[in-house]
Amino acid sequence: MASVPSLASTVQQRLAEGLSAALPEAGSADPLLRRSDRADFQANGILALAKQLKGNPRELAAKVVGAIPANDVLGEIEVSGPGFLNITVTDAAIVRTLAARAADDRLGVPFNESAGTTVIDYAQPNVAKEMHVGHLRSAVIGAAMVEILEFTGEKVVRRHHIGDWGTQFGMLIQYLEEHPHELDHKDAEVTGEEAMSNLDRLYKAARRLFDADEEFKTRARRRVVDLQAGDPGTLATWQRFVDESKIYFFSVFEKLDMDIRDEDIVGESGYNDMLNETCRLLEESGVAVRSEGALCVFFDDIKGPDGNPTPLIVQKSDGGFGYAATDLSAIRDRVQNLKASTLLYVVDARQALHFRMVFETARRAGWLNEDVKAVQLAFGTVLGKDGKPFKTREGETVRLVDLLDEAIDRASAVVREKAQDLTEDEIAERGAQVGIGAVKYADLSTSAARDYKFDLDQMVSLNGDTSVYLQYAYARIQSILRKAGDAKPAAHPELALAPSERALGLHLDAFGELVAETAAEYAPHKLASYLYQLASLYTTFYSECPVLKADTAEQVENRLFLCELTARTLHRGMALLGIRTPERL
RNA sequence: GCCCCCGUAGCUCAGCGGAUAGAGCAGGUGCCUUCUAAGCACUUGGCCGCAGGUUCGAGUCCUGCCGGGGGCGCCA
Repeated sequence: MASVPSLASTVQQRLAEGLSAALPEAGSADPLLRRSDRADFQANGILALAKQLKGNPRELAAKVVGAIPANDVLGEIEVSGPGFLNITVTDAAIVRTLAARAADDRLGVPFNESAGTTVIDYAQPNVAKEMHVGHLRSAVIGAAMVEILEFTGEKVVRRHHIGDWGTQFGMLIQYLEEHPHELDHKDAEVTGEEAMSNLDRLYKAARRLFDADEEFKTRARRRVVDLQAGDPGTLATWQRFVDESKIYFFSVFEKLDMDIRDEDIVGESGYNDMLNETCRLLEESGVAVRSEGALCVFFDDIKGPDGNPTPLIVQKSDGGFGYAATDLSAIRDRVQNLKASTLLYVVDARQALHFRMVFETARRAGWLNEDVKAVQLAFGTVLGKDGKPFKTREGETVRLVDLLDEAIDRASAVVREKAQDLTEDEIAERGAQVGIGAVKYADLSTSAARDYKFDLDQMVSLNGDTSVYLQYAYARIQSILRKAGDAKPAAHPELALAPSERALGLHLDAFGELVAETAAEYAPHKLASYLYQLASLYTTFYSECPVLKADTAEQVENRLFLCELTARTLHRGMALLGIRTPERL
């Protein structure tokens, strides 16, 4: 249960010591250690230092090298180019460090010492509405961030801010009141598919009536008032919509292999009781002012096309509350009741301006400060292969379930084709794991901010940089481990390593730092990229270094050890991304 | 008009101020009597949108321009 310092951090430490010994006037300068293709690591810091101290970089570099005492980690250090240090670590140091990782359940990855509480807002479907691709990104990226942050020791509170409030419910509720059996179920068991089709049918019927019948429209509008006033009967009917929708949500999230808990679903309605007070606090403190009848917050640098300032509207001129009031109330709840130190919003980039205004308002009101930060993990729009917004040929939004089913079907077909000794049940299970994994990986392997081209053909081609490459590497390792017989994985630091073994080992050692970076930057694609590289280094090792047929028993054990640690790292990393690692493929 | 994101190989994308800019796909050439070929090795392909600037050093930082996308009072 001990965290293991990486070789990079050990080398960094040695260099820093050498640096301050050789050049006390430099103080605690950073050696700027990086991975290198010319050696294991390179240090770039001396060049900048030479400029600062007006010295010759190569001479200074040599002086630093001379000041580093002999130790068993550093192999060679040579001065190169204009004043870089090229550093090679010993094979023994690599294997010893990895052995220490293997001994730890967490692979030696330390907890973040400044961990706090993050409230993460992600996976926000709307009640009584079909989920589409747009909901996919928030869910997939958010779920990955939950796992990644928790792994670093952060306390994470999940919030699914579902769209369960608003004027559209007046129409739905009124219709259901007038047709009370529209949501009745034939059986006790209701599938998500049924629930959604019930809701969809009801929504369309209500919409039709609303558009055609003026009297219904009036009754529907009155329902909105009743709802907001908390009329018990109206609330009970509203609750039926929420419950029916949850049946659907849970079925979709289950298909996504995603663990969504009921207690984490706190929709817009959950902040209803706070709205008046939020507005009162803002108005009394002068953060918000009345303008054209609405309660507004203004910003110097935010203007509309006409040059006039664009406000954040907290309360509409008719007295109703906009979503800004809900978002601000949610901030108060998350900071004051949930004791958040970070608020993370996994939300579409098109809402960036809204959240900028909301965050700034919360700062002015004192709800956010140096100790509590708010961050939008903004993601780009989902586009089709043609670069246009993702739609069916008929121009309709694509249902998320259809997309997922398609991915699972195609993956299952490939699994079946390649299956060696899999049963039908196993094929179905692997098909889902591969198909859903492919969809998630495609989303997680590019940086979130940019628009994202959704190309099912590419992700389910199952070639190259797709999730199955990682899953396949994992399955191949498991196959070796199964066939190992009496040979057990064991580290042998006394053995010399082949180049592909060193490369694999050094990469394995960097896992913790990579996770920390991923967490700090809210950039899951960095983890995806690390894992792809890990799998790639492994397959190179796999083809160059026979494991079970290695020359000596010690080498067999040492290579089994590398295999096992790679498998554990892959498994851990993929789990952080929400992707399964089947034992066989 | 202002603000945000993006511009890197034919396509989809990585790239922390460091040396010769990397993957995958697509194209070409090899490799399954050897632990899973969903793989491996080699290979073709780049004025990193343009122009200035900062720096010992710029795809990376700053400024301006060009091109694409998005946003900008009572929808979320």
